[in-house]
Parts: sequence; C-alpha cells; structure tokens
Amino acid sequence: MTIKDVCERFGITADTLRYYEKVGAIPKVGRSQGGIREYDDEALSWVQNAVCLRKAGVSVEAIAEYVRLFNMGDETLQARLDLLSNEREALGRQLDELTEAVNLLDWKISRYQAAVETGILTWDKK
Amino acid sequence: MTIKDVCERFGITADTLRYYEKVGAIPKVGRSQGGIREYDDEALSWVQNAVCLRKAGVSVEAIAEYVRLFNMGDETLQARLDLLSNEREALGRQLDELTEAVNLLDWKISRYQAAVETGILTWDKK
DNA sequence: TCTTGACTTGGAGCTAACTCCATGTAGTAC
DNA sequence: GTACTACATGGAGTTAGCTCCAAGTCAAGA
Repeated sequence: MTIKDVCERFGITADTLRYYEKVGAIPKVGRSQGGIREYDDEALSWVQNAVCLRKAGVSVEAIAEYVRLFNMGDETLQARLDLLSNEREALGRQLDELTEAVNLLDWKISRYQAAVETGILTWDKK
Repeated sequence: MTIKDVCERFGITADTLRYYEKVGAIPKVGRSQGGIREYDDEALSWVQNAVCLRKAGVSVEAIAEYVRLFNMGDETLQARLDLLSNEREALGRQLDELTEAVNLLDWKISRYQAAVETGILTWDKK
C-alpha cells in the first residue's frame, strides 16, 4: 500500500504521515528498492492507532513514547501499561469537560431557539 | 473581584485572562479609577463561558465571534443560534472520537494488565 | 517620603503539530 | 531518450494559544 492510499483511508495528508514517522509516532515504514514507503497491515494498524489517539488529543510525543517502549521489548510492559493508563485518565477528564461544554451549549441553544420564536432572550434557569 | 481572585477560581493565569479580553473572548472588563480590572457577576459568567468552552476545544476565535454578535444586539439572535449549533455539532463529533480513543485504550490496557500477570502480550480479540 | 507588591500595557517569544517548499530520483508513457 | 507523475528528503514557515518581559502606575504600610 502506498502513502497515498493510506492518506485517503485515514483522511490525513502525506506530509502528516511522514511527520508521524519522522517523530516516531509510528514505527519506521518499510521501503521498496526504490525507496518508496510500502505500508503493510502492521504499519496500517500503527497508523490507525496514531490517528485515533491524535483525534482525541493525545500528544504526538506520548504516542511516540509508546512506540519507543514497544520497540524496546518485553521489559517495558509495565511502563507501557502505566503510560496508557495515564493517557486514559486524561481522556476521562477531557470527556467530562467536553460533556460539560455540550450541556452548556445545549442549554444556550434551547434559550436561543425560544428567543428566535418569541423575540425574547432570557437566561432564567428552567 | 480582582484578576487574581478570578484566576484562582477558574484555575487559569492572569495573562490568559487578559489575553481573552484582548482578543474579545470575553467582553471588556470594568476598571477601577486606578485602571485595575474589577470583575462583577456578569464578567464572571463570561469568564466561565470562555473557560468551559476552551476546555472542550472550542476556538478562542469562535468564542470571540459569539461575544461580538452578542454585543451587536437582538438582530444577531439567529446568527448566534447558528454559531452555537455549529459548535455543538463539532463537539458531538469530538465526543465520538474521544469515546473511540477511550475504548481503544481500555482494550489495550486490559491486554497489558493480562500481560503483566502472565508475561504474554496478545492482541487476539476477546 | 520611600518601599513594596499587585496591578497595568504593548509587544516579543514560545511550543505543538503540522504544512509547505526546493531539490532530487524512480518508474511509466510516448 | 524525454516528459510526466508520484514519491523521497531536509529544513523552513505557519498557526493557535498562550506565556513572558520591560517599563510604568497606584495604593498601602513603615
């Protein structure tokens, strides 16, 4: 699979994909004899991992650290577990803050919908 | 209320608060005769709004645009409703991506917890 | 009156995560 | 052989959102 195919599949640019590889957020991808990147299933799942975590706001640095530990082998199992647990916790907090903002917006939107009909914008609770 | 009090209440820095005011993410705050910012209840609720939305990833620009429309008066009711609805939709998508990442991490963590006990890391589903 | 400390301003500096660019090469179409 | 296209690389540039800094003001305390 070429870099173009992978971009299209995940909706990111080739520059981003090369950038992820450069900083280690995905492991080095195999090359053809001409030097062109060739993505196999394993490479694809690494890309998927990076893209999914990035969309949730996990830093490229944290993702790269995970990859680094992974490449060091079995003695880093615990370190990887710790890293994932920390990130998981951070995402849990982010989920709370996102939910709070959604509630705020939903409430405001309900006020505005009423206001567009009645012409009166009010912030009375209830 | 002084800028320091507001910072402590919301867990942000004075620089951030002044920055929000400068770019319009909160309306201009009243000053004492000596030029010092004095936050009243209305100012506080604007700060709360900005902080809550920022934590969820809403851009400072979008927040400032809302404030700008608000200050223009009733003829922008519909525009404000549209803006809020768009941001609400974006947050909904963000919520989905966050949930997906949480599920991914939870699954990986369960694999690693097993691996730390058994010494064997496996990615077999279930 | 002098010092101290918390505030003010405008503007420069910083970081993360891309994004763009110049230059070069490999493989295919004619 | 030549043109074209898609890729490669290293490195510079961009953007959002702060964050820091220098220089100045003001109110309160010794």
